[in-house]
This record gives sequence, structure tokens and C-alpha cells, in this order.
Amino acid sequence: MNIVEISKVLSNKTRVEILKWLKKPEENFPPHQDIDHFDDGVCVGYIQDKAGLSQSTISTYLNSMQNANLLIPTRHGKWTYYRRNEKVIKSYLKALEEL
Amino acid sequence: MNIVEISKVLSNKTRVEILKWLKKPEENFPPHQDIDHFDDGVCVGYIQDKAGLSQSTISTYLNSMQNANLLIPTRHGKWTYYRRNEKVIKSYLKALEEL
DNA sequence: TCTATAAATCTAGATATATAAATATTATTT
DNA sequence: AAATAATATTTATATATCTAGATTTATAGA
Repeated sequence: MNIVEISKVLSNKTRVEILKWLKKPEENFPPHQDIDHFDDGVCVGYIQDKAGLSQSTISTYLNSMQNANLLIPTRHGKWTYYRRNEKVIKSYLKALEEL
Repeated sequence: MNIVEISKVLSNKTRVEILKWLKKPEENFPPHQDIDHFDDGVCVGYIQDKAGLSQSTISTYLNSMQNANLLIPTRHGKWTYYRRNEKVIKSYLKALEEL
């Protein structure tokens, strides 16, 4: 867990929103076609639609969030689902409190 | 309190350290010449010495931290003292927890 | 008033980030 | 095997940040 790297992720409005949306996928995204749960998170396309930015931009964002260990990707066929890494998020908050 | 702006401040190692140092000035800085307390924080020169970066860089950093309302400046003669704004820091942490 | 000191601001080059179009990759379907 | 769909990667441009040197401003002291 790297404070500076995670803070960089959070220094962009869209990325902060993505993190929020992923907290309650049922409330923020339509159901997936192939599966009826959000256990592995949400596919890139849905996040892109909601954010209103280009596919490449969102993919780049999700990648940076994954690199900071904030998100965990899971591939299902041609889709990649992203979900929050609550463990890292928690330890980041913990570290900030010491600050 | 602006999450994105504060996160930008925290996305730099030196600025994170400054925030930490200012939590316990007695432990991290020598006593001031004119006053015998740290109630208004620490002068720019001390922070600069400790950080090992140029005067202009540190001044820029402190200014950005002040703009984000993380620090409160107080002028004493030719010195400017900076101290933490605990209120804003706390509300930032609170906001992150909702995240 | 002249000088010295502390801090802020200006200027500038190097590096990083934001964002998207184009292209490549991976997996599915026909 | 070809076509299609979802995502990732590459490339590129515009903008922002990092950092320091030079300059300016504010204040104190001789």
C-alpha cells in the first residue's frame, strides 16, 4: 500500500467516482448479461458509459487503479470485471489517520 | 473541503512528510528564536532545511497546502509559520471513509 | 535610509498526467 | 475461418506538476 500512489488515483474526480460507484454496483449499474451478481465487480463498458469518457481513457484509469491495488480485475470471457480491493482501501485509510 | 484538491497535495512524498512533521513540531524541529512554542506552527526555513529542497519549491508546496486549507499561515515579523488545519484534515478523512 | 533576512512570486525546462483516436489483442459467434 | 464485440495498448497533443534560479516584497535592525 503506497500512500502517494493511491493519493494520485484519488486526485481525479472520475476515478473517485468510479471507486464510489463500485461500492454499490446494484445501485449504480444495470445487471450484467451473462451473470446475475456483481461479486466480481462491474465490466469496463458499464463504467465507461456511466463516466462518459472514452474507452481508452477509462481503460487507462482502471489500469492505474489496479496498479495501485485499489481494484481487482477478473476476466470472464471477453469481459473484464473490476471490483474494489477493500483490504487495501482500508489500510490506506488507516495510514492516513496516522498522518 | 475538496477531496480531489487535497488528494493532489497528498500525492507527493515531501508534502505528506511536511504534514506529518507538523503534527509534532517539538520532535521534528529546533525551537524558534523569538518564541518558545509551536502554537502557530513552524517557519518556512525550518521546513525547507528538513525537506532538503529549494526555498521556492517549499514555498510553493506550502502555498498549495494552504490553498487546499490543509495548513494555516501566521505571520510573525519576517517569518511565516505554518500549522495544520486539523478541522479540514478530519473532514477529509471523514469524506474518504464514505468513499 | 541602507542593509540583511525570510518568504513569496516569476520564469523556465523537464517530466508527468489527461484524454482520445487508432490499432492490437482476446474471446465469442457465425 | 471470418466477423464481431470487449478490452488493452500505442501514439499523440494539450495541459499540469516538479523543481530551482532569479527577482521581488515584507520586515527588522544598524
